[in-house]
Amino acid sequence: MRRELATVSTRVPIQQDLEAFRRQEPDWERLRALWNELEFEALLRQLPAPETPAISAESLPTISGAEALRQWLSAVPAGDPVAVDWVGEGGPPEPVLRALGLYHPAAGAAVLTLDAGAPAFGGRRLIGHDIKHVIEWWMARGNPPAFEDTAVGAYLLNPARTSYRLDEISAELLGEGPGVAAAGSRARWVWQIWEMLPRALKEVGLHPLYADLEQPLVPVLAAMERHGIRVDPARLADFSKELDLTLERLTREIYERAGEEFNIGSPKQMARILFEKLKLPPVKKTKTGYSTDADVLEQLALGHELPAKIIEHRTLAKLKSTYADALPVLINPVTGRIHTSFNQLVTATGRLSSSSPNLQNIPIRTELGRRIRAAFVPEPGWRFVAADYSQIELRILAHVSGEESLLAAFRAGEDIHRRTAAEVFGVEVDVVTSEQRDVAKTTNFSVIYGVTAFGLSRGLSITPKQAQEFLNRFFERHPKVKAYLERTVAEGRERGFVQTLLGRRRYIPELRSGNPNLRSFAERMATNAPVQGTAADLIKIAMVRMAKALEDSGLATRMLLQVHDELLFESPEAEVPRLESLARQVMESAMTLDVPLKVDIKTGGDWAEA
DNA sequence: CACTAGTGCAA
DNA sequence: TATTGCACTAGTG
Repeated sequence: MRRELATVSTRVPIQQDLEAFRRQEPDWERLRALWNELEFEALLRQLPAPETPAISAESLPTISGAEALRQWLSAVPAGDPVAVDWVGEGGPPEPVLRALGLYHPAAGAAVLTLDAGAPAFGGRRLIGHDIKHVIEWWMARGNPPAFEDTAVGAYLLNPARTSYRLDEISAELLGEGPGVAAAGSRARWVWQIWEMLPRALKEVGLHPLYADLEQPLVPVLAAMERHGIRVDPARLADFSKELDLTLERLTREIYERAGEEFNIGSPKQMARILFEKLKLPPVKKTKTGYSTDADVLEQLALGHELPAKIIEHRTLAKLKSTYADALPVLINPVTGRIHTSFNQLVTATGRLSSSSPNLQNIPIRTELGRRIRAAFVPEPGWRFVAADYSQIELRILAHVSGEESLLAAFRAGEDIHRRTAAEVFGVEVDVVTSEQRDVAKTTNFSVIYGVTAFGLSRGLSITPKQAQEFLNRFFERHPKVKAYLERTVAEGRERGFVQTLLGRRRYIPELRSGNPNLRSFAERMATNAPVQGTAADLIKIAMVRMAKALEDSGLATRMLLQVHDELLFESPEAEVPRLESLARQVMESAMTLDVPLKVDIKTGGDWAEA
């Protein structure tokens, strides 16, 4: 029976005046400041434009042609830099630049229109915010001028931001903006950021990292992006067709065993088939339902034919859609090559990232995956040369922790995982089994990632209890590693940040969180960031020095890619021996640690061979 | 079109 | 319930 509304008491005391609930106009400035601080990018875009930009586009003088530029520059004292802000679009190898906003306090703001040629700034330095695009545009027209990059500086001050847009950085460092502003006003922000940036960097000891490493890296990355890498579209097309044939067969076999057709690419539909229709045992859950990831499917495959087919389908579909079909589309019609973007402002640890396409995650581990890698080829008559740092993160861990057993192993040129296995299992090095070595290898990596017994148990397919016992033995045999990890977390908690060998910072305020989950996550970040970040420092030094060495040597060899611990070069056949010795010399001496650095070099007629 | 979730590739 | 990324497809609104 329905209960009458009147029988329910509605007598709730209300303190506020009804007037207090009336909708009021938001305080737009405070809202913008808050959302900016919280990095609510999507919400910020929906905000109405602020009142009036400091300088409106209409009021800015327009500079067209060399003579007008010379005149504007005549007000700028000799030797002074000029702040610029670019208007354009597109990416490597040659972005389109439509105009440059200019600013100097003595000359004011102006907009420089751009035609075919590069403008002449009379030897003055340019200051830009995320200026790599401008450098690339310039490289297509001759030698770019000297420059500074305020975005790179802002990244060093806090690498954890999700965005380094000029208006947001201005708001944070200058307390001005964000909002819509003409290029001239934006160039003024660039000038103002540059005015305070050296002091801000020096205050936290980051100025050398800017001046000696990140700033010099910008044109190196620009050149790599412009070189691009050659891909053989025929190899990818052939592979794509082969994948298609197998996928068709697998699709039929999957529908047959499922008893119906469904979208194999939909985890939701797949979960319905596996766990509702076929009543297979659910292994783990996601936020929204049952998981169907590879781990789960592998377990299910022990008891049913379908999951194995699905794994194979997933693998092939991934290779086809992400690589075989996607890469040919990205071949630049003018250069015939693929030009990735190397992002210098993305990672919280100092690593580079790569996008459009991501060339840092090209498959290598399986034979099928290597087919993709084999489609990357050098020019006829040239060779690929791949130089990678051997065990770089473990060597860095050995150095920063001072752990004797690791130091000794690396100094003696031993197999580090075999040595760890011998110590932890309490046997002689020469009787370590391959299984013991695999266990030690996984343990070594887990330590670098910020170990938990649970995580290691998953990696080794053992119980968390066994994993914990294993870790206990590891830390017994590596007491200085244990001390280093504990010291790093403790320092991070006290200071609010952790550091690499070169002083690169990562702020981790969550180290002080009362939430145990959040704090544990923060502690893993804190132990990993100095190691991963020092490796990033190291290879960046190597890149800057390699670029210089290649230029000085007069070699035609080009540096094409960086994949975290590896550099890929494209080299005329005749230059390969010289390049090998140069790369080894430069890379192994990029830092002096308490252990030797070791670089392995391979050459090949495609990237899989190299 | 913007966004999230799930998934999987690399070091 | 291991670190750092990017990108795919499906699905929602």
